[in-house]
Amino acid sequence: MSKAEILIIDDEPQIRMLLKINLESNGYKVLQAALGREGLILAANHPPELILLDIGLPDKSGHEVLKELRTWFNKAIIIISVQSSEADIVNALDNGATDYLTKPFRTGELLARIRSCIRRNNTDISNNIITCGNLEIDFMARIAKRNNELLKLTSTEYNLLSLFVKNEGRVLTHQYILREIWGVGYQNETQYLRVFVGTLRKKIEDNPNQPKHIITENGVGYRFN
Amino acid sequence: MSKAEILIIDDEPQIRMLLKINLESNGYKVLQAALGREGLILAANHPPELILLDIGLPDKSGHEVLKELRTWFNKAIIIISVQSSEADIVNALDNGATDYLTKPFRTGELLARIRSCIRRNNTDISNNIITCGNLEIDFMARIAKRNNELLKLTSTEYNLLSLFVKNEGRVLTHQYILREIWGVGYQNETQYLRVFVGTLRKKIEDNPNQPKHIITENGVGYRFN
DNA sequence: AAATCTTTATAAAATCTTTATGCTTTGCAT
DNA sequence: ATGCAAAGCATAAAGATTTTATAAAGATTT
Repeated sequence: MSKAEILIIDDEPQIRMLLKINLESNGYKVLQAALGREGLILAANHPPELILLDIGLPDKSGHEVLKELRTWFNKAIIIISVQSSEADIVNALDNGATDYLTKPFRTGELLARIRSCIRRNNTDISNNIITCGNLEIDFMARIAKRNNELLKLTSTEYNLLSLFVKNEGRVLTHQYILREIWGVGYQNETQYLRVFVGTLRKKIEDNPNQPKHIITENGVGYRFN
Repeated sequence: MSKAEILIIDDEPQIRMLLKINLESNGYKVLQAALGREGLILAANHPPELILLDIGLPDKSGHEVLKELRTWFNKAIIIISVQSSEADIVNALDNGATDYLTKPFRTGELLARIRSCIRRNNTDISNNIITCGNLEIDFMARIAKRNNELLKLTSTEYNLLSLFVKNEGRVLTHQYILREIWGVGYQNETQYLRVFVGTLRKKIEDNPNQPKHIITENGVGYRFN
């Protein structure tokens, strides 16, 4: 099934390895970057569900990376740092960090905070299971059901459906959807979106030729009902 | 409750007196200026809630005063002009006048327009949902409803309706609308506008032959109610 | 090797633009 | 005031253009 993706941006290989092992054994998919620049590119090309960012990076200060990410990335970013000065923490949180951990940390605590952040990614929804007609989505489990049967969705399809469901009744522009799912660099790849909307419709609509859930708003985008 | 202040800029003393008496007896506080320059200074020192500006001054300075005011003053400006100067009126509206009245005018109508303008000054434009009678527009969701039913509008139709609703009660010239919706190159394509007003009326009016929402202002443009 | 993602091509649908025609309003002469 | 010509307006419909849906082939990842 599709896994939530976590991007680690940290220059210390040991830390990355430790995190990777722990996260993967807890059902996450892990992406890694040793440098800030590398991390920014990775995130832009494939936005993860959550980012773990080391603030003490050699090439760019973590604060700069954080600021740059926050110009478009609005999911959770957890800061990891050796410094525990209050000014640093306040600075990071002011710049949009979701949470802050100081090294060394216990993996149990990290995992709990990650779960909490991912839950909070879906905060605009009262609980983490949402039902739309014959569809049901469990955001924590990353599972979608149709007429109580598990849907077999690829990771991208799930992300797309999840974005639609979170914004039910609202018109989402092509650009917005592409930025959220594929990343800032893909804002003009409208054709991707058409293909995926097509496959998603085949899986969730009773009659894909006359979609009742994913409505086309010509020249603008799509709207989910 | 403090009185709303209205600034009159008109060179004819009789008109000023007539306006002053009528406005004050209706609870407004009145400021007066006989010359454009004088009016600009008064407005700058003590911005009123609304300005009544005579555009047909002998030296044509009214247009200059309007332009200058609009560089910083964004509350209502009602133009007063003699009946014969339609070009003047269109020019004024293109330059940001809120409404216009032709001399001689009925004081009842003037007072009604003033109330409407002041009400509009105070409605929060950042409000995301605007309701106009049986119509409702949700700017965040980018949807429009009529009698609580979703309207199927093309992108241009939505943009047009949206422009009308944002400027309820205000006369919009053909040129202005075309510039806002189609862009500067289309300012003279009045026929486009007629076609689209036609389709929009079919979708939002109870009786498209006797439109109650989109009113034709002959020779000038349209007004939305 | 299988699943998934990206690209390309093409037909269908929706929308926009243009043209044509008849109707309404306005200004002017009587 | 009344009627006529001219300008402005509304509407339908045809033609042009843009946008969308879908299949399917190639590329990449797992």
